[in-house]
Amino acid sequence: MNIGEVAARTGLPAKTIRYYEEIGLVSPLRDVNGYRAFRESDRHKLAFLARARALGFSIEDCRALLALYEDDHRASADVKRLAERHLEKIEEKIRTLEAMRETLSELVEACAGDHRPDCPILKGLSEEDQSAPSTGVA
Amino acid sequence: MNIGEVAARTGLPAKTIRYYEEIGLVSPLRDVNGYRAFRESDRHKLAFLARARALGFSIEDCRALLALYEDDHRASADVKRLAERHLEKIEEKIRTLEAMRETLSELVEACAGDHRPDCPILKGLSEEDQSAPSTGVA
DNA sequence: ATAGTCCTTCCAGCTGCTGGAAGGTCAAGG
DNA sequence: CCTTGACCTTCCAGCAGCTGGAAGGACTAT
Repeated sequence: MNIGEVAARTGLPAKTIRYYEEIGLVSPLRDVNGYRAFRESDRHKLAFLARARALGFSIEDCRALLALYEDDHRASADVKRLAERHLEKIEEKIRTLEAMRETLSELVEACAGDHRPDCPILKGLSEEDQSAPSTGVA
Repeated sequence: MNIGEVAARTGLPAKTIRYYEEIGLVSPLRDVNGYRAFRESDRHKLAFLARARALGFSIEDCRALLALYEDDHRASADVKRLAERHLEKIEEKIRTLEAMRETLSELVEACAGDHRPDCPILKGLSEEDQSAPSTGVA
C-alpha cells in the first residue's frame, strides 16, 4: 500500500502520516523505488492513532497507548489510568471554555451592536477592578 | 514603570510582555539605560490584553479589539460581531470536547482497570468498522 | 568591590502538523 | 519514444503564543 491509499483509508493526510513516521509512531517498509510500503498492520496502527487523536489524546499519550495496545501483558489499569487523566484534562478544558462562554455571552448580550461607540464588551475588557482572570488554559 | 512591575500588576509574565511589544501590541518608551519604561496607558493596554486573552480571543482578535477600543468613532456593532464570532468558536470547541468526553467516559467506565490485559478502551480505539471520527478540532 | 536582583537581546524549542519547492517514478496515450 | 499527469520523495519554513536559557549590562545595598 502506498501512502495515498493509507491516507484515503485512514482519513489521515499523507503529510501527517509522514510526520508520524518521522517521530517513530509507524515504520513502514520501503519499496525499491523509495516509496513507503505500508502493511496492513501499519494501516491498522494509523487508524488507531487517528481515533486516539480524534479523542484528543496527545501524541505522547498515543505513543503510550500504542505501546500498551501491542503489549500482550499489559494491565488494563494502565490504560484506564491514562484515559482517566485525559478525561480530566478534557473536563477541565470544558470548564474553562464554559466560563469564557458565560462571561462573553453576558457581554455580547449587553452590547447594542449599533453605530454608536458605547460598548459594554470593551468596557468589560478595560475594567481595572477585576484582576486579570487566570484561566489556566493552554 | 519597569517590566517587572507591569508584569506583577497585570499578571502577565515579563516574557509575554516583551513578546507583545515585539508583535506591536504595545510600544513602551525606553529609559536611557535601555530599560522599557511603561506608562499607565501601556499598563492599561496590557491589562486589557490579559483579559481579552483570558476570554480566549486570538492575538489578532486582541489587536482588532484594541484598535476598536482606541477608536472613539467605532461602532459597537463591530465589536459585537467580533465577539459573537469568537463565542461561536468557543461553543464549537465545547461541543467537540463534550463529544470526546462522552465517548471517552463510556470507554473508561467499561474498563475494569485491573491487572488483566482485556481493555475496552484499546478495543474501541482499534475497531475497524467505525471510520476515524472527524472532530474538526483545531 | 561584590553580591544579588533586575534588565537587555538573541536564539532555540514546544505541539502537531501544513504548505511549498524541487525533483524522482510510474502508467497511459499518442 | 516522448509527454502528460498523478503520484511519490526529501527538505525547509511557518503557523500560535509563548517559554526557557544563555550571555551580558544596570542598579542597589553592603
